[in-house]
Amino acid sequence: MKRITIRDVSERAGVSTAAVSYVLNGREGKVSPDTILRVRRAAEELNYIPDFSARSLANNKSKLIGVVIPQTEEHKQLLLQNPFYSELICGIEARLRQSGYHMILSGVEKGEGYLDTSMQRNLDGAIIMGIYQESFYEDLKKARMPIVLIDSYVYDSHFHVVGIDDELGGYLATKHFIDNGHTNIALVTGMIRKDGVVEKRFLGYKRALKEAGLFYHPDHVFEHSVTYEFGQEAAKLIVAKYPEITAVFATSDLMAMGVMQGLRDEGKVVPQDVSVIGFDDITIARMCTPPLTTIMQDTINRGITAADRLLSAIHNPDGGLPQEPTIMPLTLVNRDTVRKLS
Amino acid sequence: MKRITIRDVSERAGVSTAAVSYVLNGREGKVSPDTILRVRRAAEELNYIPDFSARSLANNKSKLIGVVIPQTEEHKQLLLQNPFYSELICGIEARLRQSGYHMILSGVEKGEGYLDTSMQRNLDGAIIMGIYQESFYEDLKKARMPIVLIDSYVYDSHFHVVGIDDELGGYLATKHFIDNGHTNIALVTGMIRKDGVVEKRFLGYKRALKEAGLFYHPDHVFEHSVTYEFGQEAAKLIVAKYPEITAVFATSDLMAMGVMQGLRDEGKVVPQDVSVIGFDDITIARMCTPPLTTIMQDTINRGITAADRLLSAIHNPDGGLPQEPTIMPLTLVNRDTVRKLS
DNA sequence: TTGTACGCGTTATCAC
DNA sequence: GTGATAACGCGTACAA
Repeated sequence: MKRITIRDVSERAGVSTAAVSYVLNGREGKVSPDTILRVRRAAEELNYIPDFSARSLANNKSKLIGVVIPQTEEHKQLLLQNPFYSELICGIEARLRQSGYHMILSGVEKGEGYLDTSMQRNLDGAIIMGIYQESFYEDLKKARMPIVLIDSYVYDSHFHVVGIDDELGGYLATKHFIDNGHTNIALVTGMIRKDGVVEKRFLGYKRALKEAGLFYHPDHVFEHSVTYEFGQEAAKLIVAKYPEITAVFATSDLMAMGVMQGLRDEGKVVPQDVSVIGFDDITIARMCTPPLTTIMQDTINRGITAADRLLSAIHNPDGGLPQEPTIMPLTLVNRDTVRKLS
Repeated sequence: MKRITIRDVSERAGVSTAAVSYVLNGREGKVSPDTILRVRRAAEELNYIPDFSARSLANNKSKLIGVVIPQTEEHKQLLLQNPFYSELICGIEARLRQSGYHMILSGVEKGEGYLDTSMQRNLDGAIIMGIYQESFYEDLKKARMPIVLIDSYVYDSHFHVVGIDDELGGYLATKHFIDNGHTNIALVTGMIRKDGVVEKRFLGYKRALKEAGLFYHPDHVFEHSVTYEFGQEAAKLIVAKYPEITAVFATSDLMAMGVMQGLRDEGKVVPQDVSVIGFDDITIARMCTPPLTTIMQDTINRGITAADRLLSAIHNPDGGLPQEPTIMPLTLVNRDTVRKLS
């Protein structure tokens, strides 16, 4: 059983392949109603399924979107372990599929670029999460397709950005501690890299401190990797060496959960002994014990928004360069991990 | 700046396109060493990137693998929220990319098939997770590509299967409770569907009961959806109506965590009041409080194995029909959620 | 080693 | 206004 081609359909309908192509692509202005009907029927009867490779070859449209997420350095596996990325993917995939697109999900090897993939596959667009080195973005600019950046402050006119106000998030969390009487507030965070989201959250943290007339204490910043394990370690360090700390702001929920576990391991009770605030509001944040106070961003919705913005850029190629970034809202969700100091 | 084609390379190298194709595809037996060198240089200098669409058109190989995971019914979003699927994806993606393949990740609309996608995209193979209705698999068989099923007992000679011994898993969990003196053991589970993994776990549960001379009590089976929320509900129901129950076997960690939360909501302490065992050993199982006793499967590795099996089927098209299923190992990880009744 | 037909759908051009 | 013909996109592989 060989493939049904457009030629088979045209023969069965007794018309040209051009007519078939027109009908099936909705350019019906150029075709008589009678022809339309016959083509439709023939395609139906033969169960015709077009070959996207051929289509892509003919008009450089693949209906394929590249989605890139960060990966672990050691195992080169996607950072999908962090529910934050899973949720973004959920939103993105749903919207793309709904619009007739498919998603190629992958990581990118350190030092490698994404231009090759984009050209090989004739990608119609891409959504890039995380932060990479300068050269990666330079490379990307050469790709002639719209690109949406998530979690990046590379405000280059070539890229669309769907972000949040990370600085505000950092500020809100810290402020909340301060409003509850805390003055020794630790920051547990992944690497603070230039133009990264974490840097902004860090700046918000410092702004809140300053505003309250509190000292910024570099020793109270614990900076390493965005993992549960590091959160745990940091907590142990805090208990052992910095007993003055009564509150911990973790720049991701994953780390916050590690912090809580680490505190527990050391016999501390949250929030009686130490208060904790996270960032992201991943699904399990409300599931853990006690439920985590955190900075909520509607992650799935952010994925949908990113996909929407990409799709509209694809459909309006003359829309010019990307306008200003889309900034998604942010709020503090007050659950049970912050204690009011009296 | 237009695309560099194989013709550009052939001109620069002063050879035919055929020669270029041969060299770049490693069929070097047919080409002189001198030509090889010149082609290599020309390709390098022009920074030639082949078009996979053209390649796919010419030889029906796309280097594209379809990966399907279940989705929520309401929002049609991927079930990636369940870390179990995230971990599988991590393993699959890593191995595929490493072998020069890309992954199209998607869900499938209820009632829709996957044959269309597979033909449109000229997929080289597919990995299907979850369980679907009969017609879905019938449809899939028409796709002339190797297919690996994960989490399915559709033992059809058309499909490769990478599974675990779910019945044993159910048995081990239940047996562990019994060995610790429990006799009223609830089962909290997703829908028990024919040929689904859950059915097997259910059978293992019953076998352990029977072996111990305990009654199987249909009222102690709580069957609904594989969600945290349902676990929570089930726990509340148990506390309210079935005080005799001292142990809960949840057929996924996600539900087990819901159960623990539900118990806590009702003022019960795990494991002092009620013991809990989960299934999967997702990453957060060891992170929660108390750390969850569960049936461990090495999920990432299972993803890698599935990808491996698919790739080798693709590379050995004459390997005949799939042999017997690959069964991955399984063990009970004893953490802190089971109490020994005296 | 090379020339070239082929895979399949699109679209510009031309004919009625 | 309708519809058909054919060139094109790019890489592959067979015949010569």
